[in-house]
Amino acid sequence: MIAVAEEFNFAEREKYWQQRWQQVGLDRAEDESEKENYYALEMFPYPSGRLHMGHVRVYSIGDVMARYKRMQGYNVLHPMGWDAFGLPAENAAREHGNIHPKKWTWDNIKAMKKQMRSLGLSYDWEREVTTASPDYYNWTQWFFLQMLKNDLAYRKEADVNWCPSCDTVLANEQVVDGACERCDSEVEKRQLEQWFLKITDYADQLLDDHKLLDKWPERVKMMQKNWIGRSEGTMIRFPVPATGDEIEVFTTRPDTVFGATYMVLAPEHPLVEEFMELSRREEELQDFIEQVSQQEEQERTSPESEKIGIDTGVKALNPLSGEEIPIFIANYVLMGYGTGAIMAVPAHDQRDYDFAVKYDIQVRQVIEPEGDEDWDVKARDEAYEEYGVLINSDKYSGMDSAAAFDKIARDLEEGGLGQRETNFRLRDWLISRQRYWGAPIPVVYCEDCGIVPVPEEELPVELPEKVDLTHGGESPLKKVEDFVRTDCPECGGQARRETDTMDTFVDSSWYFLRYTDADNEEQAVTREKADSWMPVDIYIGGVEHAILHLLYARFFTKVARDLGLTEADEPFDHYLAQGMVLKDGAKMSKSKGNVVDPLNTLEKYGADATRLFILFAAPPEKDLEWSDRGIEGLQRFVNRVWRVVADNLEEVREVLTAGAAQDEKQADFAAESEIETESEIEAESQAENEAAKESGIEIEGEADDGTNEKFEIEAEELASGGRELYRKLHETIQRVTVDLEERQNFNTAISALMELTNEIYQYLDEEDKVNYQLLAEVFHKELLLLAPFAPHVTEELWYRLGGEFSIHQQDWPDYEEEALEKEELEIVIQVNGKVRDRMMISAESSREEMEDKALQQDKIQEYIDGREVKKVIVVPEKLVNLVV
RNA sequence: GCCGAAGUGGCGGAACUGGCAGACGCGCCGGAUUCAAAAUCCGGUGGGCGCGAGUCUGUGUGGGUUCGAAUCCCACCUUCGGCACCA
Repeated sequence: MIAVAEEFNFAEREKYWQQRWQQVGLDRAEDESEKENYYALEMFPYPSGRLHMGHVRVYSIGDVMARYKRMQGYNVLHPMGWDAFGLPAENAAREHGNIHPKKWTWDNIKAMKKQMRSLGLSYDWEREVTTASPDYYNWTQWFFLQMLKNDLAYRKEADVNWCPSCDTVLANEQVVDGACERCDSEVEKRQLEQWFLKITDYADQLLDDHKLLDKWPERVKMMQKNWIGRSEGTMIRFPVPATGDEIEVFTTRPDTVFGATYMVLAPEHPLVEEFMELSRREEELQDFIEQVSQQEEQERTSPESEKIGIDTGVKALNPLSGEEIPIFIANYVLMGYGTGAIMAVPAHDQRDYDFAVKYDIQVRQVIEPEGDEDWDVKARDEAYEEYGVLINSDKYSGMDSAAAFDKIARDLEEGGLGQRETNFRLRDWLISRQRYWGAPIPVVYCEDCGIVPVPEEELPVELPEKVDLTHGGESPLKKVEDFVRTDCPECGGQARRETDTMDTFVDSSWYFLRYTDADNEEQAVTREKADSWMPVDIYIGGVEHAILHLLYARFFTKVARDLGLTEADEPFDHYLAQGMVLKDGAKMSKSKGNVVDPLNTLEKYGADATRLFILFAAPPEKDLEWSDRGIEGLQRFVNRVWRVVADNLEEVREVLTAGAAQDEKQADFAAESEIETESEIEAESQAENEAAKESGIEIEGEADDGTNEKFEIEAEELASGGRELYRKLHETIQRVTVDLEERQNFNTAISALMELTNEIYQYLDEEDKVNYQLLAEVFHKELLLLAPFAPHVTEELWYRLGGEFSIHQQDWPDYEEEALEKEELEIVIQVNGKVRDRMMISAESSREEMEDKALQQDKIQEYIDGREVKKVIVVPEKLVNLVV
């Protein structure tokens, strides 16, 4: 009699297996392999030092995919690294005094790595990358130099976003509703000279290549689409006779050009000054501009705020009609979009309409809805913004909007008065940061030579360690004399280094490429290795990065492709946007005091139960509500599996060894009482595997041909209860496989495994004569199916059943079609669409047989009650519906 | 304002192309085991009516298509997300 513990001793055994996996290097990806490659990746974390539930969720999802694909025979790359540059390290140093950001970061990495190990995550740690390490940022800087060389990086003075709390500028993407994305402080505008990356050069591709991303959530593509904001239109030049200038405007509605009754310049428009001098109302204009500039950015750009403006008194000519129209300056036109000037068409733009009414400007309707000649904008007191048919538009009258759009654009082009153009909302990416803990921007400033890139062979430009981090609005590096003072690489004269560092989003824009060749000291990545792995097969992470990281990473991949580093157009073939982990309906946060610490959970319930719960509680893309009760349920499930195997261990092992010469050791082992220590397990494990080999016993997965060895089970020979269990097993294999492969619905996969477990209990409960041959197969396959989700308990039970180490290197089970077939089916019988009865029929029944049998049911006859059956719908294998 | 997603028991969630609504889990109720409890095992559990076999009703609301709708169509309500004087 084997005395096996009632419950899985996760505290001891999880740790044991984690060590063993690590020793053996189970999770390493091969650079070259006969197997097909599969790249599973989760967004790497900022090393805060503590894992939170959100991490547990992403990494559990990724780990299931990686383990599943390994079992399916792929050579899986599943790496992990650290997005290690960034503000928290620097802030920690400032707040706690003497902890250097480097030490802080590396200590945190160590701590988090340990926590990840305790979750049983199967990473190839030999490819670990740390963005704050010179080995890595060497290549981040190299990327920057390539971009500089290819006119994709440039320096310019611009009105930029400044976060007063983070003491640095921010990219547009990092400003949310006028506030800093990181710290929520209100963002200010500052005129500064900064470094930009020309993401706008790739705007079209970033948008158009969404069509390659059919395995991305629609909403993420939508968000990016909104962010890029492409609009097709026409650039039109309006001459200003008084000064000889031209005002260039962008419009998406050239078909309304005859309705342009005035023009508007943004107060910051370069022509404003000139017009002001020309105008007799210079002072008034000056006051107005002053007034607008004092408006808060938020207020200024809100559609609700009042539109105010002033007539400059200067006139422009409509290039098509020749009409003279007034030029206004108004707050509702922004310098940051288009040309900072518009042609205003009050009849067909609500904003212009409101403004025109307020300042008593002519409203001229030039479009009417097709087939409605009585439509009157003025009578309706509302702009008509739809397309339609042109009126009051000279030779274009009578054309529809689309035709007029083309014709007018062509005529403008011919006349040299304008041209078709595409405008984007997307702005270039500002990457300068006035912070210490980031990759230095590798350029120097020479009085004679100007901006000079640091030669590639001098990379990396290393961050100096000694630095004073108390700072006020300038990079701390500025005060590090040794760093700043350098020689010009071109003329050898005195020069100073750039002291700003790069946005950390630059670091994370290419790390997935580096994993493919993490130790390369000569190159950022080798083409061959990159191409063998890229694109990432599945990328998992939070949707909060939809337009930050994900857009930047796509941009960098396209740049890398154009530099010849990879042939991949896109970094991530499939993006799984995982939802947040909530507690009491809200995001976990210290301020709300609703944080559940994964470390406590791991200690209390173990890694397997934690992983299972977080995968079971909701489908991955939805938000998940944390529940302490819920995780107890999953721990119960782990123990149910444990117990049912443990309780039948002896009998099942006997079946597995039957027919083979009973080896002494093996017999001993089978009779062994509970195994306690790790070393014993180790020794036993080896002895066991050898014994198994000697005696010629093969457990599935060990078979020579690499396929699952079939148990000698014939469905027909099974007693009815056994047949049901056998069918359930194969149904479960099918369900779990489909759920993982096609839908990544881990919740339903786990519930299928729960059902199978329930079925096993039921079988053991009801059957007088248990078929241990069958049970052996069910146990083996259930453990294989459960292994990606709960790697520890399955490894332990696999081992106890005499399986070869490791379960994670076995083949994924196949299901057999024949096993799924049922001899009898339950058919629903409906009368007028309502379920009235059920019947059992043989699986081969024809439609006619089904119909006949349904009509024979007493109960059905009662419902039909002598009425005529008008129509019969038969759905094979499902139902019969009688319409009376 | 524009665009998008989602509304199913007390709760988390199932239901694949229209075919038994509520799988699985939590919670709750009952039973077994126990001196007792915990743990475990077995059974029940959308709502109404009925002692009962039953029966009516039910997937945000209102309509429609269909033999049949959680699923498809139209309108509306609510929640969440993105964009927003973007010309």
